[in-house]
Amino acid sequence: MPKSDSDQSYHHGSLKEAALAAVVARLRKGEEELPTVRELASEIGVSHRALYRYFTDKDALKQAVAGEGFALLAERIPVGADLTALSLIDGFLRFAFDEPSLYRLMFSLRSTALLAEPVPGPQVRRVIALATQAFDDGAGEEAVRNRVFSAWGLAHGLFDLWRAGALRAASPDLAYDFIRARILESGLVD
Amino acid sequence: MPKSDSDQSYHHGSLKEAALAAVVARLRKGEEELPTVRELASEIGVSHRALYRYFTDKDALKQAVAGEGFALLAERIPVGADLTALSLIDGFLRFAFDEPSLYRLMFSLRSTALLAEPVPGPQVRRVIALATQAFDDGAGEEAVRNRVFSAWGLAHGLFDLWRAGALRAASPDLAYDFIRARILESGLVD
DNA sequence: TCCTGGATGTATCCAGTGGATACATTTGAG
DNA sequence: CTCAAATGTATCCACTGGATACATCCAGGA
Repeated sequence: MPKSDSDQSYHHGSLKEAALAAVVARLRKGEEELPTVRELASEIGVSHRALYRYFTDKDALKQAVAGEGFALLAERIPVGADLTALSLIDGFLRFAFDEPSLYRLMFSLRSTALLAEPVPGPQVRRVIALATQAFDDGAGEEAVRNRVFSAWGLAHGLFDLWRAGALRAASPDLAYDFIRARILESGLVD
Repeated sequence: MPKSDSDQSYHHGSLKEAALAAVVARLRKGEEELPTVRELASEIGVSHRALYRYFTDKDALKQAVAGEGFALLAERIPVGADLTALSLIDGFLRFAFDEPSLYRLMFSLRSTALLAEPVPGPQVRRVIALATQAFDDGAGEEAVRNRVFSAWGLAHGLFDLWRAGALRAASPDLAYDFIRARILESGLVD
């Protein structure tokens, strides 16, 4: 049972969750980088060493934040009959443009970290499974996989080029429209 | 006139060039991250503060390294009659797979840094100009630009997904083949 | 030749970082 | 009620990027 917020007890009670929530909130507010461990700890009201009980190092914290990110991404993807290739792409792109800092962190993981257990591997696989379902048109497994990664690669690549500054779009909205148009004309999505 | 290497004079003589070359060499040897300024300085044989005369901060060093990277990328792109959409893509992909650390650094710049003067803006524009030329089939300017960025986005995105670990390819060679196949079947390149 | 001023590199200090170790407090199972 | 485990703290460390003051070298003019 979570203790009341006003309870100034020695034990925080839900330090791990509080830390993840605080980092995600910061990134969603526009912060580009992870806060320092000391900043994060003082925001939560604990010593900077307390966080190392839950995260072996700052990279582990980063992985956990990425896990939250992929979970939030999955929430943007429609389920059931509403899950189509186009609605998937729209959900994906909207997430990327809405939460660019979080998105960037998610895809800045090393290859050994992206599918790591317990985070963010399961959350990543969840997104891939949804994408595979959205693109499954009854063709062979390999053909579906190919289209999933072509579409993912195109969306991710164009977004990242925009983020890096190579796509000199006048506004995020115009960049979004440009990327969506390129995906539609690719023929990968009908 | 450059002084002889054995000349142990107080002034290094070409510290900036030596620093850039050392960083690029490290990245090409497989180092994932930039060295610390102290490591870099000691490798060159100067104090760690000496480098700050040529680079206002470590970010400026990063930009300069990215400039070298884009210049090296441009060298991989054929010129004249050999410059086609396909040969451009091949040169681009080969560079990315040959120098993944350098490639990653180049595209990890902030949007305000990618086109910065004096580096790496000019080198980046050079690559874009070559790509535009390679994809110019006489269609309208906008159509050419659209195809350039679709192809760039697809190549960059698939490579970055592989780098991040989302493309579980058994080997870099298989990843290269996979990405090349997706680009060819996209219809962007003939 | 000498000297002088700017350019180049050094010495030394600083606050902040991630990490390690030892210790204090609280909680809960028996 | 007790005591071991869980949770958080205090304090130390090596290292980082940066700032300031100083040392050395070079080129040009008298």
